[in-house]
Order: sequence, then C-alpha cells, then structure tokens
Amino acid sequence: MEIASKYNPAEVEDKWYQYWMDNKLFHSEPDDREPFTIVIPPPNVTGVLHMGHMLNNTIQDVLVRSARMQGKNACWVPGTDHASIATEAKVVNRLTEKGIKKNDLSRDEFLKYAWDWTHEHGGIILEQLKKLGASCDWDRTAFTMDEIRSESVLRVFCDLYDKGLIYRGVRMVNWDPKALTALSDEEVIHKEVNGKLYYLKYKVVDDAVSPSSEGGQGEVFAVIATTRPETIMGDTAMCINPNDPKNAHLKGKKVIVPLINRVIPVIEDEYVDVEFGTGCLKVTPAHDVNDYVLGEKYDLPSVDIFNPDGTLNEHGAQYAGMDRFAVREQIEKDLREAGLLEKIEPYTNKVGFSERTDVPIEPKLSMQWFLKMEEMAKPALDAVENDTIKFYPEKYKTTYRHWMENIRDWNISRQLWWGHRIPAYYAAPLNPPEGGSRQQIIIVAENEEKAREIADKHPSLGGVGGGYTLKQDEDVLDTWFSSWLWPISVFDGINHPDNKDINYYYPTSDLVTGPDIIFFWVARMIMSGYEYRAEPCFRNVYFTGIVRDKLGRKMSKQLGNSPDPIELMNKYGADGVRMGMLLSSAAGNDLLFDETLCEQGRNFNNKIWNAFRLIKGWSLPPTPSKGGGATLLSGEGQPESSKIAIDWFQGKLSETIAEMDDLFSKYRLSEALMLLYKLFWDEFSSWYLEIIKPAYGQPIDEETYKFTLHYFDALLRLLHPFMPFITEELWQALYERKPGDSIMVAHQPKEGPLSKKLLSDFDEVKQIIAGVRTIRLEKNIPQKETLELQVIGSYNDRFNSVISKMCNLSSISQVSEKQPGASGFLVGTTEFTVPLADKMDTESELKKLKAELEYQEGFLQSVMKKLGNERFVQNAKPEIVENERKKQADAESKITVLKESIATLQG
RNA sequence: GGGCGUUUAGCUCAGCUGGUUCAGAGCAUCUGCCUUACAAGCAGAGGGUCGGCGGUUCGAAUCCGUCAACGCCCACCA
Repeated sequence: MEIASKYNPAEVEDKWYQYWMDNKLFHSEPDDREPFTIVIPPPNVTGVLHMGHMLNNTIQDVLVRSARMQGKNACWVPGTDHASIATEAKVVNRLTEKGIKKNDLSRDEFLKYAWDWTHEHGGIILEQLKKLGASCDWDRTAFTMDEIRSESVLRVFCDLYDKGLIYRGVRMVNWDPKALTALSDEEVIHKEVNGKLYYLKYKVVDDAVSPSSEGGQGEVFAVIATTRPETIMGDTAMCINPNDPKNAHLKGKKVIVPLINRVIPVIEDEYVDVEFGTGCLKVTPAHDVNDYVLGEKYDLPSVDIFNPDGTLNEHGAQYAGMDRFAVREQIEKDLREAGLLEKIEPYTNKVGFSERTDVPIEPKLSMQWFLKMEEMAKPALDAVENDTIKFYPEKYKTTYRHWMENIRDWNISRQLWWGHRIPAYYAAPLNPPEGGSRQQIIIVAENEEKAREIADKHPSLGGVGGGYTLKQDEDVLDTWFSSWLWPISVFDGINHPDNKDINYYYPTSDLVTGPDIIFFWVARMIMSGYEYRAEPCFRNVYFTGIVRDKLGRKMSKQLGNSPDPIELMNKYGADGVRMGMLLSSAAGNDLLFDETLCEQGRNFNNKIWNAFRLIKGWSLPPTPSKGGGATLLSGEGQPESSKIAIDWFQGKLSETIAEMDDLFSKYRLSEALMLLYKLFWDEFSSWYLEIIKPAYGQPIDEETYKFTLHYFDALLRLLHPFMPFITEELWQALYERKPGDSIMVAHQPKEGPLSKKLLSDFDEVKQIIAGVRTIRLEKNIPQKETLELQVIGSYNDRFNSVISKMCNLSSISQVSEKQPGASGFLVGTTEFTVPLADKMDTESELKKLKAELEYQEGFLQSVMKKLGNERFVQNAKPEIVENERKKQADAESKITVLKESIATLQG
C-alpha cells in the first residue's frame, strides 16, 4: 500500500464529518448513562465565524468528545441568537443600501425584511462550525426566536410580572436624534472631542431685591462651567458641594438662569467635585444622567427641551425650532452680549456618538421596563461563592461577587423592532363612564387573545359590551432576556418543566464563554436557573481569553487583523488549527494568536501520519509452512530491546493518562495537549519506535507488532478530542473496523501498570544514549561506524540491548579505569567512556572535564554552606536536610571521578 | 476615579499552600546531518539576577509592603 508522505486534511475531513452525521454519532437521547451536557453560547444568527468562536468551540468540542469517550451520554446543543441590536442594525444598513428608510416601513414590513435576512444568513455560522469538527447534536439546533424559545420568553415575562418583579420606570436612554431611536450602551462609542468649556454667570438672587431688578450695584454672580450651554433652558437647580468653603455663601440661595430668567434653587450634594471649574454645577435632570439622579434625589422638576430630532421644543423659549448645535453657537453670542459669559476655555472631553449614524447621542428620559434583581441575585451569588458552580479560572469569582453585591435592576426593554415584542397591552375605554377617567390600564398577557379576555372582564374598561382600545407595547425585550433562559429553554423546560429531556440533561455540565459577558449572560443564566429550576444551570464555567493578534491587539474587522478561520483551516487543516488555538490558551488568559501555532499543529498531524506510515509499512515474518496447525510462536524472534521498550512505554502511557485526568479536571487543556504532543513525538516516535524499528527490509516480530498497534490505537484515542479528523482516519485504517464503528465512541484508554523504577532507570538509559550521541557529533563520527562503550565501576547491564541498538555499539564492557584515549561523560555518579584512539582531542576533553569539575566544586560549596548553617540544620524539615547531605555525597563522588579522569588524561 | 489582573529565556507561557520537578516547557535561534516513516524531519547545543526597591525567614520566582509598566471590567467629572 502506498501512502503519501504528507498528510492531506482536505481528503479526509469532509468524509468523516459526513460519516459521523450519517451514523448519528452526535445525537443524544436520554438513557441510563451519566449525562454530559453543554449548551453552546449561541452566536449571532447572522454572524460569521471569527477567531473567538474558533477558540471557544474548539474547547467545547474537546470537552464533549472527551466526555463521550469516557462513556458519558454527551449532548452539545447548538443554536443561534437573534441578537436584536446587531441584527436590526445590519438589516437597517441593508435597507439603506437599497434606498429604504426604516421609518418609511411599517413594523410588519420591516420584520419581513429581517426574517428574510435571517433565513438567508442564519445558519452560515453553524455550517462553519461543522468544518471545525464540532460534534453538536444538530437535531437539537435552537434559535432564540423560534417558536419554543419565543413562547418561553413571553411566559417568563408574564410570570415575573405576576410575581411583581417586573415594573415600568423612567430611565435615561441614549437617544440617536438622527436615527430617531434609543441605543443601548454597547452601541455608543465614546470619542475624545476638542470642545469648549463655557463659564456662565448665574445671578444670585438677593432676598432684599426683587429678582427683576436689573443692573443694580453689588450684584453677585455664581459662575457655572458647562460644555453644553444650550441646555440651560432645562436647568432646574444649581448644585454645590456642602463642604466647599468657596461657595458657602450660596447655601440656601436662589439663582437666575441666564437669558431665560428662571429662578432656580441652589442645592447641596457631595456629588459635586469641588475642584472642577468653579465648584458649581448646573442641574439639568432631563438631559444628563447624573443630573437625573440628583433630580430624583431632591425632587426637582425635569424640563425636556428637545424634540426627538435634536431641535429645541417649546421649552427652548426663543430658540425653539433651532438645532441643538446652532443653539449652542447662538447662545454663546447672546450670553456674551448680555455680559453673562465670563470666559471660554478649550476643553477636551468624551462624548458619546452613535455607532450607526455617528452623531452625538442625546441622553433622554423615557419609560422603560425593569426586572428587579435583588432577590434573584441571592441564590446566584451563593452558588458561586460556595462552589456549587465553579469558575475557571477562579479569579472571576471576585468580579462576579462584586457585581452581584451591587446589582442594579435590569432594563429589559429596547426601542427596536427585531426581537420578542413585550407582551404588555395598553387598554383604554372608548366611552369612559360619566365622571370616570380615561386612564389606560396595563394588561400583561402572553398574546393578544388572552389580553382581550382580561380586558373584557375589566370593570374600568366598561365591562362586557363597553368598547376599549387595545395597543401592544412597541418595544422589544433585551436580547439577553431570551438567552438567560438558554440552558432551560433549549430543552423546552420553561413551557414543559417536567419533560424527559430537561429532567435528564439539566443541570448542564460545563459552560464555555468569554469573561466579557459574565454579567450580561452568565450571571443571569444562573439567576434564571434558580428561579425556574431551583437548581444550578451548570456546574463549571470555563472562561476563555480574548483572541488577540501577535501585537496584543484585539482582533477586529476595523483593524483587519483577524485571519479568516475558514482559510486557516484550508491551509493547515481543521485539526491543525484546533491545535494552534489550544496550545496557548490557558483558561482566562488572553491568547496572542500566531499562525505559526497552526503550523505547529499541522506539523504534528504530519508526524502522526508518518508514524502510521512506518508501522503500516512493516511486514510480519512469513508463517512457517503448514504442518499440524503450527502457527507463529508468540514472542519468537522478539529482540530483547523491544521487550524493554514495550514495558517502558506501557509505563509512560499510564503515567500520561493519569496526568491527563488531572489536567482535564482542572480544565488545563492546553497543557493536556502539550503532554500528548510530547508523549507522541518524543516518547513514542523518537524512543519507542526507534528502539523497536527493524532493520530496513526486515520483518518485525508479531509480539512487538501487536503491542505497537495497540499503543498506536491508544494514542489515537487520547488525541481524538483534540484532533478528531486525523485520528478517525488512522484509527479506521489501523485495524479492520465494522461499518458504523468510530473512534468518537471508542473508550479512552485507562491507566495501566506503572513501574516508577523502570521509568527512572530508563531516563538514565536515555542520558547514556545522549552522551554517546554527543560524542559522535563532537568528534564527527558517522552513525554507521560502531563504537565501544566502557563503564567504569558497577553498573546494571539490563538495558544493554537498547543502548547498543540506539548508539550502534559493538560492545559494552565494564572496566576498572579509564583509557587514556577515551572521551567520557557522567550519568549520575557513574562514568561512561568511549575509546577513540586517533580521534581523541586531549585538549578539548581536558577543557570539558575541568569546566565540569569547576561547576561541581562550586555546587558542593553552596551545599556545604547550607549544611554548615546551624539554624538551617535545626529548623529545616529532616528530609530537606537529608537531601542536602545526599547532594553533598553525590557531588563529592563526582569530583573524585572527574579528578581521576583528568589525571589519566594528563598522565 | 473604583475594582481586578499581569510582569519568569528572543516569543508564548507553566511553576498550587516558601527548601531536587527550582529556575522549566513549546516555539524560535545556533551546529551537524537529504540516515529508506517524516527536511512539515533527525541528532545535539546555547540562552533568564524570575519588573525595581525594601521587608519577613536559616532559606523567597513563591509570603508581605511599596514603586513602575501594561492589560481588563465598571463608573465616567459637568
């Protein structure tokens, strides 16, 4: 059989993915095995795979495949998120390209476009995940806006409303005067702007003089610094710090707003920074978040001076109808003329801009829906504190605690159309009873039909027969209000809380996500888990780092520094890229992505491929010609060195499996993979295979061959969670397999016998071999030429066959003293020498020995210094002291050997 | 401004509760090899005052304090 010398991923990847799908190997149904469940952090439905997804989903796949091979019933539920803000923005942009404005469309028309877009682009990302090898149960694919998930969301909203946890309230939102919509904080970009700081003079009202008196002598002004003079029409107070001596004279006074001559009170609050400007703050509750808070605290009126499009409304007095920025210029002139502008300073501050329209956002008050958080936060905080839910790395517990202890109510409404429309209906009687109010009432119900049933019976709506209007709330729910239910809703556990799936798969096992959404998503899932299942929604949370480029910059479209994952996989193979992602991704640490890591992954694939080529290229000795059922005797012709190699590698394998288990339990996947990398490359390929490798053209004995295939199979299974494709390809070719067999569902090898003594003995053997190799290299002796090895002093000759083979030795003998023309090295305290005759370079050999001697003497000195310290001998643990004494003895005997060698050479 | 974290070899990182796993790994570098599995390879080698300073201790990469640089999250000063 001819096998290519290079592994070609393109030939095998699609084939095996299809095979897995065809054999339903990803699909899970409840049974009596232990479940292992992961729900995918749903990517944006119209999103495209980026490096963050690659990292995140590779990790999930490793965990899922690993659990599956441990014999657990593994279920990885995929799905997508409707991502209301991001998707709506994309749809709006797409419409704009077509020359259509969102505001020219009805809600239904817009949603039709949005659904078209979703159907067109939705699921692309899921297809890309297949290329990565993700072993998701695709039959369970969910979408946050599909029927089951939508019903769940509305149910939960109604339920929480009925429990009194949802309420309406006024809140400051980021208003985009161009797009005429509210934006979330995430859509606001803060930019440094070179602006001006205006110092405005507010006349202090003298109680003795009427406010209208003008130009009197001894007028007193309070000066306020502001960047937004156009908002003075909305001023309803001036605020000073009560501890500010320089403004103490203003306490209890009133001042007059310039130009519009409104009298406002001076209030005191420590919020005001004494150092900034003059220490006086104008308070405009309608147009500044902090001012709003002050307004609430001191019960100030709130005057909204803007129209939705950013022009001034009737409260803008003489400026009504003008644009906010035109007003700023005009007001500067007017103030100057009125002598009420003390000065203007250049000033740089941060201004929020709309991500979409790039105009400065306007803080605006509006009615929003809120969810009370305090009660829900308690069990969620406890769960993480007492490790019912474990965080990896643990440091995020602190972050989590900090946020949960200071949690604020959740604003769950968004002024968008794409999303779950809030199931609240405003009903108002058409013909209010005589003297009755026309006040609307709010009905929260899962759909309009139910809302009408309630309305029909409502007395203040005129009862049966009395007409009323019914209008649903225009807003949609925050995207996270659907994704916080994800671990429950993907199993339909909200609508049918006692179904088979939810009872089996919930609580889920692990969640893999980024720390940036710990509050948005993780914390809220934990809360909903306790609210609706009274159980944690997952047991372990693995926080990945952010994928950055080589220079440490976050990967982003704008910078263009993010490689296309699909192209990467085409170049290095999915397995290669998976390895590249994993190698440098300790949990919670950012990873500086470098393509050379994928190259390393690809090279490793090639190494595995070629090891397979070697093994499969061997032939077995011819079976002795018939005769009374004679078969090849097991072990016949097996070299001693192969026997040793087999025993030793069994130990290495067992040792590695034990370490792997430990690393997996700590989610140290990067290290687990590196461990396997070294096991395969160094131990298996460079040592084991080299030892058992028969001479060219010679057959291998059956016993050794049998073990080698067995080890190779075990290695493939260990590697499979990390590199699923190549391992399946080779596993299938290693032995005869039955149709439908797969390494995916093969079991992980278990820890076997392990002799520590053998492993440490073998480490010495490796050192001896390396010593001889070094001599060969230094003296430029070709591998083909045999050498003699002489051991000075006592020595266990058990491994001679291995050493001879690996070093191409003609003999190994024990001698009493070193020959003059021999080059040597120490392993432990035993000296090994290779007679070199004419090739010997006495000068350099002496130099080498003297350097070694110097080092050993220095080392001995430091040990003696320690042992000479009485306090060390008294205070240190006995075994530590004992160890130092052993070091001393070793160093002393090494020094003796070295001195003898030097004497011989000089001699 | 509040909170959290990082700093160990050229690069990316590991070193848990202080003492032989204590100065490590992978990659990169250098030297010699196209040796019949693999040059995407083989064999070997070099390389760090563990960010600075101070302290605790018989003993500090490890514990404490402080400074510096960088990063993240939250709130953002009118």
